[in-house]
Amino acid sequence: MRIGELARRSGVSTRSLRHYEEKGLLVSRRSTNGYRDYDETHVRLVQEIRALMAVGFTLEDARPFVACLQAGNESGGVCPESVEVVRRKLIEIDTEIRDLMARRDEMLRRNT
Amino acid sequence: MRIGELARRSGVSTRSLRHYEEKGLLVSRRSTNGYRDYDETHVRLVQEIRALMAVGFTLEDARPFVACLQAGNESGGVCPESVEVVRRKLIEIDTEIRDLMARRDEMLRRNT
DNA sequence: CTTGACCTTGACGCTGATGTCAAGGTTTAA
DNA sequence: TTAAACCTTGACATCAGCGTCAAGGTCAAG
Repeated sequence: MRIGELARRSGVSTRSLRHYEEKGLLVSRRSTNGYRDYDETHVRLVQEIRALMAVGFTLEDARPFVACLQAGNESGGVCPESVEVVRRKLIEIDTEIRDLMARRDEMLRRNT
Repeated sequence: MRIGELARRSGVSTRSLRHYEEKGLLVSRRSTNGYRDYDETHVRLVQEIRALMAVGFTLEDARPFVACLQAGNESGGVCPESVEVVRRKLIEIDTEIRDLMARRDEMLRRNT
């Protein structure tokens, strides 16, 4: 399928798909006319990327997950690199939550 | 005092001070040679701005606080506009905390 | 007179992910 | 055959808060 269809089926813009390719995620074949040519596995990859971004991962964070899927694994999260990213992200999130709660308290204190 | 001293005394870069001025916070007088000329009240204003930024406010958010102080109030937070900003910010923070916790849960769920 | 430490404005760079033009080539259907 | 709907690369714009050069003016001390 071409980029427009992949965009429709995965719910992202064509611009984003090209961006993912530019960043080295989502490599594509090319048709003879130069158009990008995708298949079902790409739909899966894009969904993985978007799912990760939805929970706060960056594109860089998504890289090992994509690689993991392309290596033939059922889930992108089973590879050690992915696990490591998740662990790091959890720490980041917890830190951020604590920061926010501290700010909240600080703000309430100022207000009284 | 000139910008360098204000920077030292308030712990921010001269670049930041000029930036605050460019954004309409922290208006300064000028000496005959064109140098910015600050006094003690400016030290207080910059400290207010930094304190607000430290708890997550943007420069825009800080605007009503600065205005409030310049209007002669002891605290920048007593004016209704400032109170409104604080209320909005608290809601933002709570929302973000909930988002992060949801992401955290989602992430843990993916991992099992 | 000169050095050095100040100061000025202006403007580009950065981070991340994407929007949005521009200026074209391709394909499909009427 | 021509319009519509695709596709291509390239590159600038956005948001925030600065960092960091550039190219120059000012001023006090030696």
